[in-house]
Amino acid sequence: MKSAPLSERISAELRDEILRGRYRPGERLPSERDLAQRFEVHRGAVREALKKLEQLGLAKIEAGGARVNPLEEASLDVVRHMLTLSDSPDPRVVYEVFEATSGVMALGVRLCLERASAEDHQQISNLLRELCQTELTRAREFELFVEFGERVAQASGNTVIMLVHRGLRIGILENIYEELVLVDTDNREQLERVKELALAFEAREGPAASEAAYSLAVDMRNRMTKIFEARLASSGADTDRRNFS
Amino acid sequence: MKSAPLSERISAELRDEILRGRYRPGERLPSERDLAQRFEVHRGAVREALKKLEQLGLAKIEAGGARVNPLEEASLDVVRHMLTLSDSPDPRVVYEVFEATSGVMALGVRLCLERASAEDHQQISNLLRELCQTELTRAREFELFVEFGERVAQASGNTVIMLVHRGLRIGILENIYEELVLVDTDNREQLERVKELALAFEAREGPAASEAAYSLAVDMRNRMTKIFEARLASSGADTDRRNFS
DNA sequence: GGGCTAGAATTGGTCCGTCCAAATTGGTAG
DNA sequence: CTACCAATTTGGACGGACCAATTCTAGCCC
Repeated sequence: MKSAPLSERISAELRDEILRGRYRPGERLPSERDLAQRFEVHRGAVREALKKLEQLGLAKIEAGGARVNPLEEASLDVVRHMLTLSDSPDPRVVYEVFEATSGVMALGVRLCLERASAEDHQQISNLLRELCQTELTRAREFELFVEFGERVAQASGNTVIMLVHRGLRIGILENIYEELVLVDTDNREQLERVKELALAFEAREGPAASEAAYSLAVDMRNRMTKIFEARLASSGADTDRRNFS
Repeated sequence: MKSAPLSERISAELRDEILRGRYRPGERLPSERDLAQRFEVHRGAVREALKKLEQLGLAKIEAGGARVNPLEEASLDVVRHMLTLSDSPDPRVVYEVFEATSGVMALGVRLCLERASAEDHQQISNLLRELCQTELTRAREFELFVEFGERVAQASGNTVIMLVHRGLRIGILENIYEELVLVDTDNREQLERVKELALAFEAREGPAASEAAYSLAVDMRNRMTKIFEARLASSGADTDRRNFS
């Protein structure tokens, strides 16, 4: 596999340093010439890397020196990178991503019921019906949830909602999805919520379906976060033991 | 005022061309050398511009030629630029931005009531109380709405929601805010919704407040969109008349 | 006529060195 | 202590060169 361009690699490293708090908001980044020396590359590659950071909203590049922006001024796209700052995703970030997704799903379901074609409505109902089964593998279950989210966002007929949803799920899909499908959690509450959602969706009851989608997503938030809290706790112990070696 | 760097200007022009549909998804962009010639700049400035487009998710840069991405794969940040593609914002985009915001506000209000400190709760209640008044200037009214949105997103205690909210409102604030405050619309329904929200918020009734925030935001969506639909209709007539000159 | 292959052409990636305008820094004088 | 100025450092931009990867085209074969 071909390696990423220098600008991408440098940009990623600086981005992660910023997200880890290596620089405080307002603080100047190292100069282009210093960075070119540190990474042993031409200044042009550094400039391209900094333009990417600027576009991510993480830095402001101007004569006199580039400065770090406050995180609140960054693009939503930084979230996906916040999930990969350590060996295991930060449970707090997982929590917040799934929580934000709950709002998108609640709205999406409501709009979907107002706008979806009969065919779309049927397909989403079928997804929910399959999710009501109790013998699904964990991988299949997640597959269905991902597809459900995508179809709902799509059927909302709102490009902005689709972009928000994409910004939220891309970090989950490309960074932690594979771990999520490996871990069993108690999904009895989820099953109840899915059933409520399926019924309300079938009956085209917008507010009820929206509320059920929200509750389902909240349950998902809680359970997905617990996975990484447990991971953190166990890796903390490992790390402590290693430090004493 | 100092002008923006070349890479910013070139990036903006190419971005707008892409958003206007000048290139279809998958289609190759002009080569770096061609663009350098077209803009009469050094190839390096073009490369920096393209890196920004790549970071916006609008293009994929690789050997063999840069290609345009489908809009669905873009960053939420492109929305703000979609608002400035013509003299007057596309009412469809305005509609979708306010609609997406309705979901964020509904969720934000709910979380806010779960998490806000007594002080934050008090301040937001005060904002709502002021919004209940009938003698507000339009400018003051919008100021209060903007502040309300920011405080709710802040008090949700969720960084990801804050970033989503920021991604949605920045296009409104920097592109059409000044026009919005100039136009009177019938805000009697809004006043009713604000009162409902204020009561539910004061009483810390999460679901009721969430639903009221949603309804308020839906009303806002409808009214803000009408402003630009009217603008489009009137400018269409003007444009037609000019074409006949 | 279509498919395949090889070579040419074009593409992006990277580098070197240079110069200029804008901002910062440090020293000095009042 | 403050203001000013010169020196230094910063980002912005340029011309040109070279290389690896991809695309395109022409020729050949079935």
